[in-house]
Amino acid sequence: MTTLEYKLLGLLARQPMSGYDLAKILKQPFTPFGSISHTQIYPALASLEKQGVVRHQVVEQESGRPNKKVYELTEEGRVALQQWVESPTPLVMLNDEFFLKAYSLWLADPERAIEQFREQARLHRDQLEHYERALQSQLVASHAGPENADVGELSDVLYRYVIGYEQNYLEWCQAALHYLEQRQQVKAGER
Amino acid sequence: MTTLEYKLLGLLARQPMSGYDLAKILKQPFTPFGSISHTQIYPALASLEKQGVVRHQVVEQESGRPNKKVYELTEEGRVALQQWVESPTPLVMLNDEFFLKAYSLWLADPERAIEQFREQARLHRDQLEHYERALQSQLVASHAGPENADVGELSDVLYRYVIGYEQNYLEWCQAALHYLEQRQQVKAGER
DNA sequence: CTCTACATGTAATGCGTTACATGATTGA
DNA sequence: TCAATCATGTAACGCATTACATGTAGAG
Repeated sequence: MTTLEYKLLGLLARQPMSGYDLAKILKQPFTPFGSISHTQIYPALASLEKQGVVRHQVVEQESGRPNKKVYELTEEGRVALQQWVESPTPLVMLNDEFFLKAYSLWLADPERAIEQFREQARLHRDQLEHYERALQSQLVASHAGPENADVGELSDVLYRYVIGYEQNYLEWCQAALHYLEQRQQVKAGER
Repeated sequence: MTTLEYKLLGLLARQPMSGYDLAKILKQPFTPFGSISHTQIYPALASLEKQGVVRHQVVEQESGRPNKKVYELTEEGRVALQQWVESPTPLVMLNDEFFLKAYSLWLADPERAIEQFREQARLHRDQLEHYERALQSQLVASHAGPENADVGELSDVLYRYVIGYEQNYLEWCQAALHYLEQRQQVKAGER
């Protein structure tokens, strides 16, 4: 089984749903799962069913709406997912395009370099705010009553990580900007 | 041009070298470039040459050692790389397998969950120490004299990011462990 | 009347990994 | 003699993205 398939199992383990529902969750830009398109999801679901880890029921809908196939985990699926979660995980290397660009930043025009860091800081600030708001609304929801946590929502422990990640990214951008802007001022002074 | 090709350009921009040298840098586990194997590098270099952004010279070697093709950037290559660095970069989503597992961790046996977090913490602690040592030795080297920074080495600004990244990861693992271990003790007390 | 949401798929292309292939030298 | 280092490549396979394909209903 591939990582993609385990991703789907992880979502289906929390709540049965259709390929379309999975796609809705997995294609939105702010989820920390990496976006997956429906063109991968449908074949993957078929393959998972062949492997016997999920089963589906066709649910008929009101007028016009096409029928949906609602998938759920089988017992084998739950076991497979659990074994995967409990298995050792190798260290993953970061693969961040902007970081890669930063490696060759000495080639760039300093003004442009500053612009790029400002833009990147903006993107990560938005992402951070999104996570912080999502965490807040979830805390509120869990006070209102248990067991209404939505699928695709993360637990507090997971939010801790993504928020820290974005904070570090943002602080890095700001430190880099501070450095670059100071260098620019020194050069301007020399003229 | 693909990201992979820009990665190669970024390295060649600092110093001309052979495919083998590039592979040596890009396959080691601790570089923050994501590992790339030689099977991708050789075709990519050929393609870069066809595009006119790199050129190579065959360098003959002493007895036995096979000849090497040493690649360097052309002027067009330098321009292409610079334009890429100065171009806007979309936000990348994190795609971390262990984080993904953590999403389904409620399924796991608590003891096993603790083991996995301990192991992950160990891996990231090693990685963090590696970066800290590398930064130290580079600071020493830059005091000894400028312009002897090795290829594949990162500047201080880049170290700031990777060190922060690993620190956050480690702190997250420790916070999760704290939470999980406390829950275990509560359960043990109930028995 | 066009766009979006609902719902499910296939096909083509590109990127990445693993395995295969060769061949000399040096150290354990 | 077995493995590792140097040095360059091809082939097969799998994973991912983009584009193509179909059809209804409601909102603007």
